[in-house]
Amino acid sequence: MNLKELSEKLGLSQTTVSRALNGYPEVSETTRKRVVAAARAANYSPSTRARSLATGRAMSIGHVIPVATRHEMVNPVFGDFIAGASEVYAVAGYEMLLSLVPDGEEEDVYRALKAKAAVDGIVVHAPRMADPRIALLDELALPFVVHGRASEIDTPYSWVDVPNRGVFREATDHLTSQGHTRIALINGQETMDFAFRRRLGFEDALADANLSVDARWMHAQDMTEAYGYEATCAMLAMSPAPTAFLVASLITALGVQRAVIDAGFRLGKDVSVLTFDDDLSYLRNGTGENAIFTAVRSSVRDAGRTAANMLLERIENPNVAHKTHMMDTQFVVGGSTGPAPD
Amino acid sequence: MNLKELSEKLGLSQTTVSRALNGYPEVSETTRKRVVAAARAANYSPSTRARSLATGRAMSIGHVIPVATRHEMVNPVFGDFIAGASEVYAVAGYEMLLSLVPDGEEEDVYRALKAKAAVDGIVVHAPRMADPRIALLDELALPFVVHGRASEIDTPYSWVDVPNRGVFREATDHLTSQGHTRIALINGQETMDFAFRRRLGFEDALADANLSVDARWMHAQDMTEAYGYEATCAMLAMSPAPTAFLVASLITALGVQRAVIDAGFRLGKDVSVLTFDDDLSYLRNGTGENAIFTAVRSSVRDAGRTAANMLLERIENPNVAHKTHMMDTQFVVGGSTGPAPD
DNA sequence: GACTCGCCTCAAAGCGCTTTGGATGCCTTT
DNA sequence: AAAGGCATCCAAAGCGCTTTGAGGCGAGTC
Repeated sequence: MNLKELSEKLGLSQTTVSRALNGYPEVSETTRKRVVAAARAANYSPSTRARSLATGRAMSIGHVIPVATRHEMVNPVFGDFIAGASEVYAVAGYEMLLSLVPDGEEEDVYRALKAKAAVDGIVVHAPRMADPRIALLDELALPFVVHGRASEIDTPYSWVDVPNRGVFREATDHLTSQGHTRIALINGQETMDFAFRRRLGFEDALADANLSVDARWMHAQDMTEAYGYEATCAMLAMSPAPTAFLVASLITALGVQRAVIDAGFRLGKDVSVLTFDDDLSYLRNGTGENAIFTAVRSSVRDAGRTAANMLLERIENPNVAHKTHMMDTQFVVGGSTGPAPD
Repeated sequence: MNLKELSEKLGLSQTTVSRALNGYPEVSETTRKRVVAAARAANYSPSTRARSLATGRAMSIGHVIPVATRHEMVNPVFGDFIAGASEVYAVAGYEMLLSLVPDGEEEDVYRALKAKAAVDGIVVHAPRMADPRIALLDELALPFVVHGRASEIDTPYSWVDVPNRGVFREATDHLTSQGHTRIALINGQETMDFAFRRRLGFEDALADANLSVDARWMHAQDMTEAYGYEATCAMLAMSPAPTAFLVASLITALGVQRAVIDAGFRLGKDVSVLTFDDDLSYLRNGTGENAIFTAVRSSVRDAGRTAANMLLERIENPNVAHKTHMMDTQFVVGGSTGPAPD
């Protein structure tokens, strides 16, 4: 069923039918009702391709997700982020166009999406240090919002982020205040901006507490479970070994936990673990006393919703000043931390 | 840059330029090279909207992902499945259109995608018992491939699946052969077809071993980590308690493991755990002796690739007989199982 | 030299929609 | 009674591409 057929069936012109369906005032209310009813009955809805060719708007948003080539890994946070964004798009009538590409190759996809006029805007995932994508998107005049920030970029841009540095500083403070002096950092890849900031926060806190930074106790890799396990095993075998571990993701923290237990230590007694928690739906850390880990939590699904809303707003008003949004975080004390052992 | 501008720049007609770029034989090789070079230089690529309006092909595939409303949960397997599918689409020049909808509401989205002519085909995720979506898609004449199967559906359709029943039977056999007689099943939601089949396999094996089915030891829920923990805690508190747990996903198995350890038992000695493993990139179970869990593994990313290929083939040839594909599985013996305690 | 045959190239139609710029008819107003 | 206003509706252009049906041109054939 297309517009022509529908309008013939109704004995009206295509113009009138189109106007009726799109809510223009030039159509009488009775006609509109008749048209809407007929459209529903015929299960008609306008072809997006034709419509967006005519309007010049794609009504779709591009999400280009990097796949960590080393581990062929898709960071699990993307699933929940996208779920949040998708809710917003559904309500606003937008579609989500998804591509997964080896990390570092996003730029070609952005260019292609622009050239093909396939999307009205883009969500930039996993920004890196001095990320060139921001300049590229500005040049392409493609509206975008960054999930995270990119250090060493001066031009303003819209972003949604977590206060990574402050949060990791506070988390480290929590450990030092419990008497821990040998604290390990199990970070994400530090080419990623968020991981870089987290390390700064960690180092800030160590400096405050007059503790020295030990490079052997700082790891930075893709945040798999196995990474947490292996890094922890290696560090627990040192002497002295760290008594506390600050971890970048809950999945990695599960690996840390496994290593701690394997080594015959008790979590929260012999060894403390504090982790960042993206509040993934299938992997809830729990709240209050039931929390598995002491953690700093921030819902990545909420971040997805926020970023999507910001982007749609920006598409509507491309020339307004950039907005930024810092997500809330919650500190949860669970059973995985305790005073440093003697 | 559009076709008109490009052809004017080259002093050729739009027809010739279009033909040159699309590889039609009516254009001399020298002209073609000139055109291709100019297109590249101008970063021209045809507007997908205009192109697909003209060709009638959307060059895009719809993935409609159910969100388990109860836990607002996106099953983590979707991330890896989609990563696999995306690789295939990228090579073939297709886009992926993603929607996340509350489970049970997929049908409206299918209808809308069809009416809007937004996609050429659909991947059906998470089929349920007697799933009405298959009949709907047949009626809509929208090519599709199902990831999984739907019991109680007679009409043929294309699918990619894992031999759930057989695999769970063998897994249970492995446990009984180790002397376990009190085996618990921590299954996914049994409205999901895969979970239903897994239960059948579990019961098959119990019957073979002359063991009775105890409803208190069979759980079926969304496969979160917390679910594994809670169900296991509850069952370990019974007397007698199960000595072995058969689990539907690695994430849930991590929860089971946590409960086992919390209760003061040793994994693989006092309590055995055997799990299905989708081989998620950030959560590798490991192979051989390094495997965390004894597990049946099947790569969901491979399943995504396979399903995508089947769908593209079907779009090319809609009237060919339906194909089906049963994924390989690997049985890995890890440290989480052992002989039943006395 | 006329004619056919390939090889290249083109103008124009059409994909399904939105939107511009009227046209029509009816009711008020002067 | 003529003019103006308003509420409805319409024809046609245009979005950027593919594709049909045809035309131009040089080489080969008789």
